[in-house]
Amino acid sequence: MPADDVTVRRPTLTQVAELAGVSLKTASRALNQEPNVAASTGRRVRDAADLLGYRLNGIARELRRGATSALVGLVSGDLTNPFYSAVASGIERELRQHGLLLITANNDEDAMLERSLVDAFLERRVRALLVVPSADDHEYLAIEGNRGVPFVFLDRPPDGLAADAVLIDNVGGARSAGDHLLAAGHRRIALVGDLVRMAPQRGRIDGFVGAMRAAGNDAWEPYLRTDVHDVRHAERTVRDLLALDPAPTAIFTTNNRLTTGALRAMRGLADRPALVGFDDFDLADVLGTTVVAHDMTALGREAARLAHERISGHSGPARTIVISTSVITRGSGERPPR
Amino acid sequence: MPADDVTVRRPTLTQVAELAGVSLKTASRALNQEPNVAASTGRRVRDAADLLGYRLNGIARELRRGATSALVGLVSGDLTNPFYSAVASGIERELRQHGLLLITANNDEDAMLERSLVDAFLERRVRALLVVPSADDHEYLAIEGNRGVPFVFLDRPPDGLAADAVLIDNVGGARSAGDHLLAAGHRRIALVGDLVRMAPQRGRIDGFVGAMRAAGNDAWEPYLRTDVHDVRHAERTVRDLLALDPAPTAIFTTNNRLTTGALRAMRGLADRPALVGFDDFDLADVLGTTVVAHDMTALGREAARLAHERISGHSGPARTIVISTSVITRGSGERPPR
DNA sequence: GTGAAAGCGCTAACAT
DNA sequence: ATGTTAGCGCTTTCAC
Repeated sequence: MPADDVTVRRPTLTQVAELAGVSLKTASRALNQEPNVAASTGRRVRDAADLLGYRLNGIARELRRGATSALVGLVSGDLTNPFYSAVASGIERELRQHGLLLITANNDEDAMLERSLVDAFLERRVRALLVVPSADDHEYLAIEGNRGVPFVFLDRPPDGLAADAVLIDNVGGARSAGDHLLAAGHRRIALVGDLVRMAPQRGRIDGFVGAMRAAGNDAWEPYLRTDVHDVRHAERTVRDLLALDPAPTAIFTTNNRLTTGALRAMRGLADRPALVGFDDFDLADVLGTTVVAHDMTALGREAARLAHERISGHSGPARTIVISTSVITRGSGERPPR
Repeated sequence: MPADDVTVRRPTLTQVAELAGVSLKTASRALNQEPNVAASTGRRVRDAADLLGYRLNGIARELRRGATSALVGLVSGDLTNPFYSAVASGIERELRQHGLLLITANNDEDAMLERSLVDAFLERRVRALLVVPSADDHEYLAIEGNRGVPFVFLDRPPDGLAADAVLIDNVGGARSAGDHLLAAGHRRIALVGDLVRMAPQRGRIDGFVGAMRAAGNDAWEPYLRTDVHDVRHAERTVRDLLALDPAPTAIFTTNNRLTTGALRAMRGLADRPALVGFDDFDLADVLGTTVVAHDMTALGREAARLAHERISGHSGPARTIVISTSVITRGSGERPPR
């Protein structure tokens, strides 16, 4: 009688074969639904496997099949940010269709950490690597790309190598935000932006400035605030903006975190400035917040699709998919200048 | 001159050893920082590895070391639900401290899919399996538990086997929500609940009913609505409740989705009923929504900690950690009955 | 329809 | 301090 607390070693295919009275290879064939197995033999093997509680060792299989796994890696920012979690969800759903699994890791917006996570994933022999990069320079990935590991960049274009990418129409989205506020009659429009070193932020600033220039408006210039990186900082920045004389009559926040900060700053205010935020968010409808929306889940899904095509052998030049944006009107962006 | 589009096969340790002019094992020792390697030899091996672009094959290592990976699996609901993404974030952060990676999969709240995902993870030889189970019966996991794969249940207790678990104080949290509304003078209090088959929901209903009973109040009874499973349905349910005569003067929603639905239903209403929601959420402060809060990231972190302890060899009876709750007062729960 | 032998890339055990 | 041998559990030849 075996002791209860002893960890039992997993049965191997060899043991299944022995119990079934067949050779190793026949057992393998039977369990993998390969042809050329007699029905009765197959039955016997499966019974033996069930009896032993056999489970295929994926690691051994992968080693034998060429040391490449069924894993796809995602390196991104913190999943508590709804943007990243929506992207991850879209990726996972798509991969699952193809029998692939998603490994996630948070780069904590640290370039060094990001590199070591990428290394860890490559050691695991991921089939593809999806990155929402924090680092600016991606050249170190170039060697890997040639070794058959496809890369897909999400939200930020690759710098220093040619790779597939799925981006958001940042310039267009920000331009339409600017146009929307201009159309409501605003001139003194503030922009609250995140770190300028991130490409999407630069695109959003460019789009906004483009709209202003095209309308011959330069009253926004004193109200440009960039490198605002968290909710608290955004709240403070918006408070400061509203204390100016003259104060801006409208605010454009360039991502969901900054929009949250602006909403906190404006909470309970008697006459609030107009507000348009980049990125849609939960409860924006209840709050009546006008946003530049885009399909974040689709961003993930498309990235996973590109990766899967590469895994399936597609070769060809790097492709870029651009996710479109649209202004969703909910009231905050339509308030007239006071 | 090699063709550009040919996928180059990854160099192996043998090739590194050859180039460095040492034996396989010495190369292995050098790259793994093992003792007993001359400084100059180590240097030569590392140079050779760099030159070839060598990267350890984790699959081969894992097979050799006992067919067990550095992966921990999480099976949960959709990551677009902030509850699951906060949990996943907490897990990933904790695992990373110990060199473990997180694989995630969405069970789509489908028991069959959940089982097949668990199978897939076990084939990958995950070191531990974290589950926010959709299925009610977890007995099929019992065999695996004895094979040395630790399980940790999150948010829902294991049924049919003994396993570690991290739960929320559902009964206590819901009781305090009930007490809070009673203290504000409410008697006709509605409860909008999710699927009763899920244990946390039963706990929340029990806690709420307990508070009502203790106060000798039975005016809530006509306003109990359960098995409300999505935002739209919650919105409709709250609308219907408010159309009753007499209408409830307060509403308790038992999770974040249902709270969202209630907020949508109450949007723009002249005199809104009091509202307390289970689960805190982003922008609840801006919306002034009183909630029963708990630390979701901590839930994930604690689960990962338990898993890591088991992986490190801890044996002993199954443990249960309970995450405490607290009422965060923001206005909606303090509105008096009209 | 079935089986025997080889080997994926690495590390553990045992020399030297 | 370094090298040799064996083998993790599976799939892939190739033979019968």
